[in-house]
Amino acid sequence: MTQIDSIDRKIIAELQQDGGLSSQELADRVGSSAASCWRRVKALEQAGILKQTVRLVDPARLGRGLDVFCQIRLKSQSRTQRAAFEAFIEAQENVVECYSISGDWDYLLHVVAEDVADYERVLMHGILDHEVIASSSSIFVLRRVKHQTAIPV
Amino acid sequence: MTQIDSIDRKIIAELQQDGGLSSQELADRVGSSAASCWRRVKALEQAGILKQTVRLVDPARLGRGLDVFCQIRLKSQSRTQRAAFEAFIEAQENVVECYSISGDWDYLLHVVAEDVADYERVLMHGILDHEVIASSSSIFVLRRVKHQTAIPV
DNA sequence: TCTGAAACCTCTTCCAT
DNA sequence: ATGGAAGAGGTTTCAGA
Repeated sequence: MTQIDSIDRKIIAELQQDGGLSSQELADRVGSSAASCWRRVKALEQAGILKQTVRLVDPARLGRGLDVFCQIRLKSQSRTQRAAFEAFIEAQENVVECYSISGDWDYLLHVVAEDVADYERVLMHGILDHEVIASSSSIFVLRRVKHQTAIPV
Repeated sequence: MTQIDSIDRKIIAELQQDGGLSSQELADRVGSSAASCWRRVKALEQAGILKQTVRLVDPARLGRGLDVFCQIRLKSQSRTQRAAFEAFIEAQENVVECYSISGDWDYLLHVVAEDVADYERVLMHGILDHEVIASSSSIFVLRRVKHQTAIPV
């Protein structure tokens, strides 16, 4: 990939809002041709800039109305303990995001649960059962004020 | 919408992983026909369960390699101050997520920035300039361990 | 609810610019 | 690198069973 120009940026912005756009629709919006847009999208995929196309859902309608952010401290930050913890988290389907963070805690998890009772189950009998965890602190989400996947271009 | 059955669940699961699947591909994966899948998808959209299709991007490749979670406390939690803050956040393109939370802080923001210097600008000369904010605390992301948009069905 | 077929749109390549 | 044209292939939509 040579360079991202202003048309590429427009394409990325459009596709971040609506991943279902056809090359022709894209062309109309960014002021180019369908063939050109198609080539640009392929190049952006090739370059690893555009990744998957996903469908977003309403968690509440699927019985996952509760979001919780959970900070975790490990007993030891050794490479093996970290690797063990990360592999474990990867397999937990209730944990949708996991970040290694700076500060007082080692990890920040974003957990989706049905309700508080379900979260208690997921945390106490799922996550905290893991050997390497020293302690945790939960931040309960009262309301999603803003929730977008698009990043500025 | 009457009820979500097991085929609907499979459709939702597939579409959360790959929003670009055609009705035929969906049909093959969930064991149904293209026409049936097409009708089910329309019904799930109508019911507000399936929402937008979006394209995911690599933030680092677009010069937004730094994620920061920022906790905010307002001077007052009055309705007008909260509304003012939320409208302000809505307009901040660097803030991709904002949650109203329980505990010591009022809000949790997910901010994307170019680097630490850029974050300092965004925070000090963007977000914290706002009148209603009393204090903040930033959690820097060292690495994205897991980052998925799909929630379990 | 499914099958089949028609109409339509999209992807993909090629070529002249 | 771009835009137009065009064939192949896939998708939507609507009969009829």
